[in-house]
Amino acid sequence: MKRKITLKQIAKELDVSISTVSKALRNSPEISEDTKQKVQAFAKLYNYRPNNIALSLKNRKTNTIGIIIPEIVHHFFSKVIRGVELVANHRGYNVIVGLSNESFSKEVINMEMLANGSIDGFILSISKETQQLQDFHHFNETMSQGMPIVMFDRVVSEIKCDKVIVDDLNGAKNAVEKLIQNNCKSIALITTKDYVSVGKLRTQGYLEALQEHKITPKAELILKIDDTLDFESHLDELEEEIEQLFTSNKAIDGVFAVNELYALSAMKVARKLGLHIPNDVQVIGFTDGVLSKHSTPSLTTVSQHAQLMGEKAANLLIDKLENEYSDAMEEEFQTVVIATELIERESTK
Amino acid sequence: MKRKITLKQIAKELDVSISTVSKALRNSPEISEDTKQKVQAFAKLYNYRPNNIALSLKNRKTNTIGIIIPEIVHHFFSKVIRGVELVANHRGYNVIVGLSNESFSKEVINMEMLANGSIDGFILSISKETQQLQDFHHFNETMSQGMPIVMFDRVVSEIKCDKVIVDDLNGAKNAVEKLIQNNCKSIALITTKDYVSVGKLRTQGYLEALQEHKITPKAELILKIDDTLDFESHLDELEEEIEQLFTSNKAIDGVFAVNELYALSAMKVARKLGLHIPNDVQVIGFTDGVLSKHSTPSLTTVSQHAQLMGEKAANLLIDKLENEYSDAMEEEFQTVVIATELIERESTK
DNA sequence: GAAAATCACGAAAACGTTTTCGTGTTAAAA
DNA sequence: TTTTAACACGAAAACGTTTTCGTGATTTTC
Repeated sequence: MKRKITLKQIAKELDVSISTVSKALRNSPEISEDTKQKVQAFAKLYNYRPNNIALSLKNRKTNTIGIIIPEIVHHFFSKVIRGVELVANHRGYNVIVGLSNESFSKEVINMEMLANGSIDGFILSISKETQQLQDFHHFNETMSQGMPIVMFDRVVSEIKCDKVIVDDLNGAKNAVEKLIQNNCKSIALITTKDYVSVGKLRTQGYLEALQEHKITPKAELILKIDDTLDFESHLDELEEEIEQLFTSNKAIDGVFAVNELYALSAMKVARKLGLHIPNDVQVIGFTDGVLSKHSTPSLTTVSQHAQLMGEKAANLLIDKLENEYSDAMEEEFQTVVIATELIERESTK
Repeated sequence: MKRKITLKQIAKELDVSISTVSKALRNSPEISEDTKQKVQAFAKLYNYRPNNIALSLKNRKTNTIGIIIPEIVHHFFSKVIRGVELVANHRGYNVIVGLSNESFSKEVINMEMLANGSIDGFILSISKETQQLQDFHHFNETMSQGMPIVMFDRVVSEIKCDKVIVDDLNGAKNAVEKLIQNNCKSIALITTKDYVSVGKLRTQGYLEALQEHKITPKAELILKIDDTLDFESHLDELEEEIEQLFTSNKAIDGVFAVNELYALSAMKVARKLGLHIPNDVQVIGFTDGVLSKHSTPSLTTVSQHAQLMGEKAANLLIDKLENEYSDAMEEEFQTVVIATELIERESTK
């Protein structure tokens, strides 16, 4: 089991100094052609590659970016990662992944673990618990040490940093307008409780769409789910709540749900109640998920362009990392808004 | 923008040597209580944390493991990552992710990028292209440099290393036996072409189950899909092929598919042809995906315990990394086989 | 043939740690 | 009082690079 070869070993073997080897490999004009040839041939033979860790220490730059997300088994987040990885790889960076699992403390620990030299900057989406606690000290501390952060999707206005967000409000608004255009008269909203910024904005979009079309929103048509529960394992409760919504509001002919699972459950319940989709009830969801595409009927949905978000976030971060002069200048932070796209499928007319 | 504080700065500030600071912080008995107190207080005040990169260089150990997978937007792989991350985090390791995107060259490049000191070992699943090309030199090179590899799911017998695999054969066999017990007389198989080991084994399980129940396999009941095509964007062709299968074999009353999408497509086609599931046709898929659970009818499926695979792989790798004596001993490699589990849902009786 | 310029290379510092070994000072033992 | 032991700390090496600067040898210039 031979270790990787180092400059020192090459130097010893060829009876020159370490500096000479280093320079020869980097084609420095200081070194004679003869020596270069000799060194390069030897290096090639032994498959020499500079040690990344040593380089990182020397250059105080790791060429690695850290991404912290609440959950990886989730289409939206894994697509974002794909986007980040694509750009990062292309620009010579590696990606190190930390999962907060929606927990504040894991988010903090993960960030501290990576902030001690392992990475050059963060891309992250805030955990639900952090959003509830409103404790953002770890972001400020990280940034005060000169480590840039790019937040995506679940961002927080209290922190000044680059951000990539989805146009949740208009995405929701467009979706609801689509339902209105399709002649829905009584449109229900299935959303989350208010502390998640994303749910709030989508709810707002729903309300604005109604108002602009002179429709008075009715409280009884709005179902707010407590999404601290893991509904993957409490599907029954979710469906019961939705059934309640339908049975006490027989006029419902359109549903806008702020995520894929709520929309799917709504379709399931509606069918169970003998309602045809889309003839009796039209449904629109929100997400990039795989369920929408493969459900029957397939679900009309608001695409968030998750991969694009990841790409944007990565580019923002790397731009910042590679703009040396930026520390002299006063910091300027951008917020990139990604437009949504309504993907029409079978659940709407 | 203040940089992170270093030992050197603390030493200067407190007018002691770097060694003293280092020892004081690690509570060495060499240092007097007074000095320890002083140093530790100062370090706490300035939130000192040792630089990971410097530690990695010194210890020749990064405490980071690299995971290379063909695709991240995929429930199976993201669950594996979750398992790896869980264990890694718990044992003090970080996880760096590389995507091969099913390409041989990206797999090689990614591995080379990480093998130069960035990580201590690999967990990986081979890309389709690598499996086709049968070119495994990069694995051997990596291992010959003393960097351990753990392969999972898509493994290759030519390489001697630790492996974590699913019991594909018995998983498939049990699934098909379930169909037989449920009185299916004419069971179709939807599988992939042979170069992917996984598809091969599942096909073999199907055949064994039939043979053990004295049923003669019929070639016309076996549909082999060329999965180099990306069927997410060629769903129509897939469905056409399946429809062909059904219409030319009217007797089909059971379908075993080697993945989720094939199974779902089979259900869709069956319904389109007026067949009821599970009364006319029973369907079983293979995977841990989210589609199976939320489809209507929900799909009976062979669970691979992806997260468990990730956990096992991580533990195997870290065990190897932390067993110093192992380089003295002759290498012993394990292959851990994860039992599958048949999750019965609505698509079977 | 002497001065100047060019060439080809090596020594050493730096990045931030940990650890071994040495050393001066004080306290205990003879 | 001298020898020895314990104590508290510092110097330096090491991990693997890159880069600045210095220097001896050769070549050019006048």
